[in-house]
Amino acid sequence: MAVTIKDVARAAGVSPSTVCRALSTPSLVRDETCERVRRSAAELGYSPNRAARGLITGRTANLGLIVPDLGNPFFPGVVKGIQARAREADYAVFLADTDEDPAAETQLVRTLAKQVDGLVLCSPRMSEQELRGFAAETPLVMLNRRVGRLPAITFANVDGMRQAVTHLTALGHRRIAYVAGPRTSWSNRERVRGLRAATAAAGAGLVEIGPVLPQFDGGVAAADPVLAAGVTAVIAYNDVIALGLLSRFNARGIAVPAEISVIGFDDIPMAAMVHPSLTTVGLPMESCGRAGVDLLLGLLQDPDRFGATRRELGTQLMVRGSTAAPPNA
Amino acid sequence: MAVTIKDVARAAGVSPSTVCRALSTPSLVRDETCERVRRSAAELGYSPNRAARGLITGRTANLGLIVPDLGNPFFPGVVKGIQARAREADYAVFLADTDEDPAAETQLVRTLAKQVDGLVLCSPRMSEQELRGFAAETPLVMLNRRVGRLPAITFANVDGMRQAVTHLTALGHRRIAYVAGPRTSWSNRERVRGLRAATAAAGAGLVEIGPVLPQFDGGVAAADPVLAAGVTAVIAYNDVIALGLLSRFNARGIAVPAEISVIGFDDIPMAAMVHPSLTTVGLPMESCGRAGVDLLLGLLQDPDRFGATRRELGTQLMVRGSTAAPPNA
DNA sequence: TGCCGTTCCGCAAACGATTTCAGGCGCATC
DNA sequence: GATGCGCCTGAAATCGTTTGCGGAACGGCA
Repeated sequence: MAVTIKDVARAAGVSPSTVCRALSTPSLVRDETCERVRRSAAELGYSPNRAARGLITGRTANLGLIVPDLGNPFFPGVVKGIQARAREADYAVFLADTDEDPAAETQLVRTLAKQVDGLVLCSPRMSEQELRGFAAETPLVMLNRRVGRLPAITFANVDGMRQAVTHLTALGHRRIAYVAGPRTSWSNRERVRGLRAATAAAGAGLVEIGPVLPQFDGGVAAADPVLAAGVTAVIAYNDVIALGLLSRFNARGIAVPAEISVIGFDDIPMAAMVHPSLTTVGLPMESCGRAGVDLLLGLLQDPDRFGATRRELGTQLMVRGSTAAPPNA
Repeated sequence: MAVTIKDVARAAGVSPSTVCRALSTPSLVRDETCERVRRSAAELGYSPNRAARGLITGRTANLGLIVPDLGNPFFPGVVKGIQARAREADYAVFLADTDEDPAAETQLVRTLAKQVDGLVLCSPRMSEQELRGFAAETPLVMLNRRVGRLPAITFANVDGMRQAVTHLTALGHRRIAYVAGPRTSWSNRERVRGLRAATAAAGAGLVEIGPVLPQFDGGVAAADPVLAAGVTAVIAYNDVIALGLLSRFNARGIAVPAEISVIGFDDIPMAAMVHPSLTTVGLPMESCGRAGVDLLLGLLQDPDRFGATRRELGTQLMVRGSTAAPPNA
């Protein structure tokens, strides 16, 4: 069916070994022969069988990518970054979506691990213990979560919160609500930490609401408690929750930002498209994906590398239409 | 490193051939032996090397999935459906994002084709000719596009438009605008076709605007021409454009649906979250993905199958807050 | 006892590449 | 003219499976 190395060898009048060398280690073969082989290969449209190669070299040139939920607008950006960088490095990418199920996640890691050279785990939901176990037997990098010294790319959540709080206090806000994401979420814990530090430093009051599901409905549900808390501004765990807040405020006739300011986190595409547009802490999602692949590729080259195996990516506050000075200022 | 079939064979005191048979064709081996092999395999944590198996069987148990842009909210749903169905059938999925570039698309098809048993092409952007060429040498199904008799899953675009127009005319609208997507898009052509038929049948006027890019900004740009056209309702090529329309209408102080009704297409998650919520023609995106994999798997079983190789999935009008009777009705 | 048919299992040859090893050849050196 | 060395090439082993073929054991039947 497909054209093999033997076909090329026959066409070029050399042995399969020579074809292999001409194509992968040209320095080992006479220029003239090399040229002849290349031409035959091109004519026949030969390309090596990756499975066969992988069998002997032990490298598959495949990466595995596991995400909790592609429907969450945070992930497509990350996935695109991973895709792009992997393709540049001639790696193909297996994708698996766990539907937010930690059990499915461990299952998928197990099955994927055997078909790839390394894994990228986006915001893994499984336990630290499991994560450490897998990391011990497979090259792996985490995105958006940090566990001990395991390789990971994260965002500067703490500084992001500092930026958000600084923006609000500069506008004159003194009392801020936070709509929390899942307690089990690493990034939620980090954001809470940053938020507490920043509000304390600024001498501003903080009311924590939730946790709620990190979805639109979670924001809708949190809106009334936020209003009842008597704050002039609210920061949401992520943009999707913030959109839910905006929607409910709108439905109740509460003007944003005139009566209350709203800040999200992530900067998903929709954040700029709603009205009022959403002020939010922007995360470089595509860079995160690329950085993750870079790190993984480095790890594959020398598994016990001395270089950095963790990186924190900076955040940037996107000031838009949902924040303003508090009403009685 | 990893445990191979030989290790299991040694542990169970049989030959590798017997191990293989015990695990894949138990009927060929004595029950007692079979049991012993299974136990050894389980103890050692053996799982067959897929690359080695693929080498000899010719099956990789991998599928390739190519999408134009994961950032487009239409695709994640489809991808999730594909994922889920593929996993059920024990197939792993390679994902590639072409960034809307037809050249990248053909390139990716070429490279992926050799590592998979079959390909799923989401809304392929390449030419019919190329598509036919690839289909001739690789099992492949298209999603959201139809080319001749090639295997494809599509949506009932024409009927979807009929539903939308019926809804509007029933409300009393007599003059409708359509904001067109890319002229090269198969689904845009289908939707236009359905729209013309439906408006003609209902005796309603139709104003075609665009084409615009199928993005938020495209909708923003189309909003003013729509208003200038003197219509009481507008149907957009897709939801993202419709959201752009809503945004611009809002900015210009045009009330929706009081002054103008808006209908989208796709029913992306955001459609239900904006205010007013968007009336739209809903497409079963996840089913589409699943149906695509089902079709592909069938094709792999018997390549010259007599059964249907094309399916059209029904659409459903989601009536929400962006449509109402025209102002002077 | 001899023959045949089952049933079960091992040997060995694939699959398509990579890589080690060894050999042929030409050339310079002593 | 023998020796040694480089350069280039081919033969063969290897990776981990699957599978066709044949042999051994065993029971049934004449």
